[in-house]
Amino acid sequence: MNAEIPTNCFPAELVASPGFLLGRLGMSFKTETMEEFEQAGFSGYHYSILALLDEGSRKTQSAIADALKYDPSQLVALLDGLEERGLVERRRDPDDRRRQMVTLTPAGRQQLASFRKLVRKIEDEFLAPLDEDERAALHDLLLRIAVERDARFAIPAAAPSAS
Amino acid sequence: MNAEIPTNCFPAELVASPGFLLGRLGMSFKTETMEEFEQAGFSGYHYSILALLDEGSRKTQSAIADALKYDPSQLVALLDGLEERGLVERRRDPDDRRRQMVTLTPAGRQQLASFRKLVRKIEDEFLAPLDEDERAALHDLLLRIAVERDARFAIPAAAPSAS
DNA sequence: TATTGTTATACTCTATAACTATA
DNA sequence: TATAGTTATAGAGTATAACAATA
Repeated sequence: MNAEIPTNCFPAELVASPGFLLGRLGMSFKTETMEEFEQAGFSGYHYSILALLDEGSRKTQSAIADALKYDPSQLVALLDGLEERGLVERRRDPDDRRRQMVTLTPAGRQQLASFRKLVRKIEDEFLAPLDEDERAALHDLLLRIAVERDARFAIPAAAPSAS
Repeated sequence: MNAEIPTNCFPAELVASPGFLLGRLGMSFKTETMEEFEQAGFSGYHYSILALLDEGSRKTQSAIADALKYDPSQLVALLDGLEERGLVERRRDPDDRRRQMVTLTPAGRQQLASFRKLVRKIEDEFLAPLDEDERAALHDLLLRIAVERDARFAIPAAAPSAS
């Protein structure tokens, strides 16, 4: 029996490069996630926004754009979509009427829970070849690279209790 | 002294997800690589093509497109760029005059060497926080995921000597 | 009629710039 | 004058479809 050696495979020197694998896998993970969210009528950006709002309560749009590195004009459309479905609310800040304060509604919190389930499913399929320990190891390695490159990846070590 | 806890960090649940990190890091690695190649007047696609040609000699355009999963029409422009600079040659296959046989020129081989140096530099900076063992571990984990998803990632285990 | 390479077209995504209302 | 949010526009990148030559 002839072992299945696909004649069309990537150049060995590319496959040998962690960066190449990182780029390709990162791209396909993103693509697949996007597709799943689209089937649900949303985008992965919507999930990120809800997750952010769930952690630090009241946020202005510029704070959201800043934290997620979204373009402010892109964010407008995303929030429009969420607001139309009653998942977030926008209210003007009385102290500075230029600012919109964005908050999660109960329906938004519920949607977030369903997003979490979806993401867990996608990730679980993607990481199927790895066991628990290996997934943790992968996460650790990636996180160290990420933190080095962008401080926003730092886990906000248990916020110091306010005054 | 106040520890630098950036007020604008990603939601913890995202940072805790290997998939999220994979997506973000993969994206930024790709972006940075593209930028470096552009500064050199090329694109990362050019590198992949040269690397592929260097391994298996004669290839038709459709074989290249197939192996690298590039769109055939996209490949035309890429090869035009390489041919103009004398890095590859296109010759019609006498046996089937629809086919273009693409081969690497000596200049192309030289350019490939310089690409390799560039890629090594980029990757080295990107993986700076990890030591040799850790980089190998990362590569191993990523490769296992990649192979599971796409057979083209399989390392073409030392080709069985022809008949 | 199917396939290889090529060219032309359309579409999506993103990035930029201009506009408003507040400050 | 500067900033928050919004809207409109333009550009890059990608995917699709039509096309000519050969089989």
